[in-house]
Amino acid sequence: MDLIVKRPYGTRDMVPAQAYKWHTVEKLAMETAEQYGFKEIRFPTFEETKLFKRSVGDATDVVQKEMYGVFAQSTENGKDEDGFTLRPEGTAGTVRAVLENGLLNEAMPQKVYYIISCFRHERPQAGRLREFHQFGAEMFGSDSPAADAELIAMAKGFMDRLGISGVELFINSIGCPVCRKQYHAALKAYFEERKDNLCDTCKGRLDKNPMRILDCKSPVCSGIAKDAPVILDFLCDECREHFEKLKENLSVMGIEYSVNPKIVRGLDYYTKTVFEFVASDIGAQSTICGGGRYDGLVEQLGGPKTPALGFAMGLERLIMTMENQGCDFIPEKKCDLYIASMGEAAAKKALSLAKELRDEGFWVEYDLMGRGLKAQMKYADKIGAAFSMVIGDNELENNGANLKNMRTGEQIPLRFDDGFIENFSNIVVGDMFSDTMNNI
RNA sequence: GUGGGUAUAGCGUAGUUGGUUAACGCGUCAGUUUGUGGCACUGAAGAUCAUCGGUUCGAAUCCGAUUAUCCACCCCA
Repeated sequence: MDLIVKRPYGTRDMVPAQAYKWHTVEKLAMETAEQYGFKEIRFPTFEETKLFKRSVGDATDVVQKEMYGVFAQSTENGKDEDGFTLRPEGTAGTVRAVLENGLLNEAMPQKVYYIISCFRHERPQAGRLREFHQFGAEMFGSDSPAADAELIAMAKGFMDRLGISGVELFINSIGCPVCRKQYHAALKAYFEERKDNLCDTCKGRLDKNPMRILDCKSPVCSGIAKDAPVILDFLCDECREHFEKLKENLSVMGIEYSVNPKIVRGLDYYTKTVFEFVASDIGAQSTICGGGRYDGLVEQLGGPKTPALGFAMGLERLIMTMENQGCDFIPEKKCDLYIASMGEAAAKKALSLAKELRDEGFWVEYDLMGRGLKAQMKYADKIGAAFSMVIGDNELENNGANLKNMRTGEQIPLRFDDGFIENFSNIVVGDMFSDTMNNI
């Protein structure tokens, strides 16, 4: 095929055979979020670039090299120096929208969730796309470790509902600005002594963000990092207590976790708790959920000092995991009735019957291809119609037709008179019931 | 930004040391006589073998470049 345009690199088309899987995930995400009292929030796909620089962090990779589609703002309101950017994540936009709409004046905690697409200009690979989708949740107002635990529980509960297993939860605390500063100093001193052996990127990290070196995959660096000072030893009393309480709460809820001091997160706004859920079977990009607390961000964006926290899940990675593990998706709905017709008068009858039944909420189809009876029946089978009905001269004359159960082959006479809808729906709904009973 | 791999109908693949009409499965469409799908059978449509250039009497096959795409690094969901 020689199309004049192909889809942009790193994007995916969601064809019907794939889209129904997304419906499952989206539906269960919404249901789960609502069980925990989260309400959906929607916000623009693009924001002023400044928002991401201020929140995600000027020095992060996401802002420095992955900002996708930065484009000029029209000059009408004069704030044009940074233009707009397609959102690389959801927290920044959520916080902005929550503040701008005064949601923090409502009952606390304020809990919102979203299902969005995000954009990052990276080289695509397994589990990483330039346009990808997230299910995220954010909570504002609570500084209690119970909130951290609740959020983690919700993420876990959601994955359980999807039928995903074998996902490991790692937690860590990266402290507050006060204790982190001390830790940074100690860490820097440690790496400074061993500077010559570090890889080139890590040498650069030494000044900007020494914690990143802990995360380095290079065997040499990770060897050095193994004996580096651990953040948990530097936490101030408040941060330490917060972390201890979180662990207690997780244990009470029966959620298994490992403390992993190397979890750092690449976004600047995190404080105290950070966590990741990691899958083992979807390739190198295995973090399917990441999140943490960001107690300073609301204030940093011009709002009142408000503790907050959240997580985001990668929907593509989630679905990939489900596929690998053979998890069930909610099956696609099937056509309730296919009306096959022979002759022009019968075709008209099909039209009016279909209209009546569709008004009652049924999925009804009839021939649009000018096919013969046999071909119409074949089509009915292909689309998975539960019932079919043939209308020809005889049926018109008798004012009734046989309703054929495509699964059993059974044919039931049905009249086109006043009781038509009611009789039809009794048969069809009854069959749907017995079908589900059979499956159980 | 840095590596490595791949490129043949809508999808999945075969194509032997270069040799003439590029094969197969799935899918699509139409038939297998008279008003009924699934199974089987028959047939049809559908590919300038990613593109451009080179080697050769001859290239899907060898070489080069380009493009696309995949995986990995980096980073993250």
